[in-house]
Amino acid sequence: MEKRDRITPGEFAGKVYGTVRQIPKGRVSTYGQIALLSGYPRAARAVGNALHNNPDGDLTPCYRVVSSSGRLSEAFVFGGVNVQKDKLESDGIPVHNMRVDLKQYMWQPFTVLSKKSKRT
DNA sequence: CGATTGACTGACC
DNA sequence: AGGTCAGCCAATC
Repeated sequence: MEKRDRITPGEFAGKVYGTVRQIPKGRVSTYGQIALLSGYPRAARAVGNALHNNPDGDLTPCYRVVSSSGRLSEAFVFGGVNVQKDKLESDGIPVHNMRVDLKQYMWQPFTVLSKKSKRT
């Protein structure tokens, strides 16, 4: 672990990067989810800002991070949305019209599976 | 140190 | 279903 004692991009940002790196392949996450897992349930914006800070890039799969609607970012810095889309598809995540199926691909660290009895 | 912004989100119309 | 308003948080100017 490198000790970036002199440069601290913000403890928050560091956690964000770590969380983003924890996103398994073939899965995506939202800024809000990242913020929540990082310990900041309301810092979705700050997350976006942190990622826009252009992190380690290859080290931080920010392309797996999408908006709450599963939409890709338009202002993607490292190439453009098309690149992000290509990366997502490379992970096995089909992208349709700049969007992904969060219902299927949103990263869920907790086994959700709230099976409800079908009724009416 | 104060004000503004920004890759966001949820609510309201 | 899509567009607008307001709220939240950290980083930057």
